[in-house]
Amino acid sequence: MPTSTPVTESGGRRLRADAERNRARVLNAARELFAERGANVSMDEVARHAEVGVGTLYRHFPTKEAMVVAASQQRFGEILTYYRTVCRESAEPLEALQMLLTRVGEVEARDRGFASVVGGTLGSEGPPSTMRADLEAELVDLVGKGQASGSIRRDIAGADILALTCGLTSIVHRRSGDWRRYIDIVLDGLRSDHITP
Amino acid sequence: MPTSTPVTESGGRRLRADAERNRARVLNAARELFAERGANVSMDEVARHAEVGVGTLYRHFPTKEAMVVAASQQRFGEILTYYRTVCRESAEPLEALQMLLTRVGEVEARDRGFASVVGGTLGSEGPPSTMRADLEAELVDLVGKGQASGSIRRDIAGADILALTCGLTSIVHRRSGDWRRYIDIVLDGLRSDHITP
DNA sequence: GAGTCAAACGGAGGGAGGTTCCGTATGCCA
DNA sequence: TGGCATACGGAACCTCCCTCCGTTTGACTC
Repeated sequence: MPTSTPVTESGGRRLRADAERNRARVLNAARELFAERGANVSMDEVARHAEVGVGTLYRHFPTKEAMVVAASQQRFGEILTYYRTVCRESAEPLEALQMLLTRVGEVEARDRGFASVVGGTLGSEGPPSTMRADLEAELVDLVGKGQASGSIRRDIAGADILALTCGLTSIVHRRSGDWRRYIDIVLDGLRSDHITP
Repeated sequence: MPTSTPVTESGGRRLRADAERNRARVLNAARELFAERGANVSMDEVARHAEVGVGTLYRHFPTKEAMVVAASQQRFGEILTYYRTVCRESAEPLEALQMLLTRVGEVEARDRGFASVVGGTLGSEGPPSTMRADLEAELVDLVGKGQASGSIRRDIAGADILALTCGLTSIVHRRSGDWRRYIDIVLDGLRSDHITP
């Protein structure tokens, strides 16, 4: 369900009605095509699918990369929401982490564009920065809790979980085997109960 | 040190002297440029750097991707050799694995083209197939030994190590933090001594 | 050495994809 | 309804990868 609040440009100015409509069409087309085939879809094709000219694409997004990122932002938000729910319901940090990573993998397996963005196959450096910061904050919190309760080893930081997520992403993205098992392996590696001091 | 044995085409036919010379120049240029800047170097640039026409590039390598792979094959061979030495000298499978992964990370950190190939950022599916098969065979052997001696958990196959290596690669490639620590985490996850049966 | 010919070379040009530019259309506000 | 900033479309441009073909050159024979 797309936002019904008035869409604004990054400048904060309000969009003209046709511009708002077109922006939505473009985002929908982008989400659909990128999810199915990854970033390997031409701008012409997105434009055609959205029934819009290429120029309009560039009116709304500075580059193709920005468009792919914008198209996956929704997924990112969904995952963050899910994760917060899990945290509220589950007491055990490692369990919450497992559910998060599994969800990320599932979404990535279904949405190749999202996987590209998370994995950063697209030139720059990973997930959209605000989203990344939000998730990292949550993870810092979680890791802290796990360390306090003694379940997570001490030499880990919240940011490490993000890096490990990127690693998982590349495995999911390349469809090598059953990625769920790798989550278990990494989680076992994060436990503190088998470290010899 | 380049091979001094007569270079032959994949067909097995012997190359003409100028062709052999040019092939070496191209490979050297490719190795240098790709190591430094990843696969993000144009064929024109490689040709200019090798003082050769673009056509010559395509006489020796069918596609750019094939060239990047060929340029990183040497590195792959070095790593395999190193790994075999380690295996001969070290009795402990997990230790050998740690040394292998560390070496892979070090080479990737220094050679972005190699990292692209291992990570498979390049379209198709990972390391050159013969090299991949050789390494996988070694890993199957190693994992078997570790499982027999009880140090490695039972639900792991040799191929899993390759997948995990791809994950590590994407972390190294993106320069996120200190990748060496992630090796320790994964290796701890591979141990059998903390699994509750 | 000179002749012959397959092998190899160079680089212009085809084609695809991302991005820009600008003349035209259109929503918005007075 | 008129004026104008905003937005649109798509041709054109640039950069890449790759192909094609006329020219050059090494290798082998006589």
